[in-house]
Amino acid sequence: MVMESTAAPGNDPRPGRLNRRIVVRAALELVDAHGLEALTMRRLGQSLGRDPMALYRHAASRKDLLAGVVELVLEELEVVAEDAHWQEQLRRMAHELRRVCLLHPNVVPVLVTGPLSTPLGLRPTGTLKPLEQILAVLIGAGFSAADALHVYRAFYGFLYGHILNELQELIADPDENEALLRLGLQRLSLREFPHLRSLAPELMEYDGEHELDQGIGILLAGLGQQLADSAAR
Amino acid sequence: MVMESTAAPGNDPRPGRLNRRIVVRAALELVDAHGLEALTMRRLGQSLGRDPMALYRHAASRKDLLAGVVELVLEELEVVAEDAHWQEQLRRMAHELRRVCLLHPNVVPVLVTGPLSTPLGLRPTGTLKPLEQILAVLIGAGFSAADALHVYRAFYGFLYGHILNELQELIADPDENEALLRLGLQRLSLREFPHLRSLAPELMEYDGEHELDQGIGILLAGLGQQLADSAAR
DNA sequence: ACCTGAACACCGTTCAAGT
DNA sequence: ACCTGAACACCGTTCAAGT
Repeated sequence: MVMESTAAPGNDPRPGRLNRRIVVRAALELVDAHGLEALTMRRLGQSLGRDPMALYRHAASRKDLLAGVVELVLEELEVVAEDAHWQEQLRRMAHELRRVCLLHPNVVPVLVTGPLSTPLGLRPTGTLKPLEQILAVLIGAGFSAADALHVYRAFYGFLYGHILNELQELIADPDENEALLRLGLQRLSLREFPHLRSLAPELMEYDGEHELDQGIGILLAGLGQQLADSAAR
Repeated sequence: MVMESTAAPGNDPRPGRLNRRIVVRAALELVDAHGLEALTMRRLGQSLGRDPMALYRHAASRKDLLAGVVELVLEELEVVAEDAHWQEQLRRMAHELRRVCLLHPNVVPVLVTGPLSTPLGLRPTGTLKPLEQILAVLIGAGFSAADALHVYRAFYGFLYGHILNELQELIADPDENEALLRLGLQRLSLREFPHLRSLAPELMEYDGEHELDQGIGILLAGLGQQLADSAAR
């Protein structure tokens, strides 16, 4: 592995005084620029012009640092206006999360798997903010607390899944993509993968924003319908 | 970190001859038992009674090993019968993937983020098998190739998202859970998290299987409806 | 030709020694 | 009391030296 130059270009390599915010922000920049693996205490220390050990004053561990990075990314979410129908508000929230995730694709793996097995109550407040926000919208729209929770789960489940899907289909170099795809698909045996092999043209065009919008629309319509039914019963 | 005993209990620590299958299976056992971080070349070599370097004969790298582990887990998927309605077949596939993921929760993070930015055509055939299978069901049910791909994406998106959600709510010790949850929620400020704080009782009971079934039902109904509409137009 | 294991270039984190 | 950096206990992987 090749070592990068001492500091990220355009960044003061030696800010006057360190605090958690500065450290976490530098960590995010490292991850954005060079991937999750590049985030090591040593490299981060180097990019801040400090002894790596100095970082432990502002983050308990590498894991804690990653949790901070996730929180920082979620802070970039713009709050959607409250004047629309609840379905429209949720739809906008979905697009907003998608937008932020596409800005920080390297963070997404920790964003979606990060809090695994961390009890909900103990998660950083930054990651609970979106949950509270959605609950507010739904309860404000007349849902019971229990129903709001159901809608939240289905909504966020679909949203996370879509983002993972989209990132998987996102290729660094779109020019290379077509050739690579065709080559890759041809490698597959026609007997075992007849349908997949025939899908090359369709796989080429993927409109993540549209796909997300469609899916959310279907889901919200179905959820609204189901809840209306159960209310009428 | 404490070192485990030389071999996993009940496992022959020194199989006669190594091959990829044996190596990958041992890797899966290590991950199941002790988590992803426990999968190191050195520990795996130790659990097989071999020099760690011997593993490189059967796996190109640790990453390759993890890809093999994911493939192995997906091989545990039982193929669903082909005699039901396509929606029912997809529903069963969803439950089947959920079942296997819950058997190997430690593998799920690599399962869902593993192929990130690996072009679809270059992924291991084991991970493409479920995709081909779903396409077969949908095209067999009369969908066009393009529509089948849309349904697949929405379906798998939701499915992955649900599984991640469920694993996040799954707590190791359910007895401790309630106390921890209440404690955690009380930590939150009432001003910032009024709705979340009031949801403690609802958060306690989570039926992942039912939740998945509901979500899949809504999604499939919506997808079927949408596609019927577009066919009629 | 194959296999082994020493060695390299890293890790996160602890903790004793300095100020 | 605070900060530093040497040291510990690991990593994945390369490659020269053995058989």
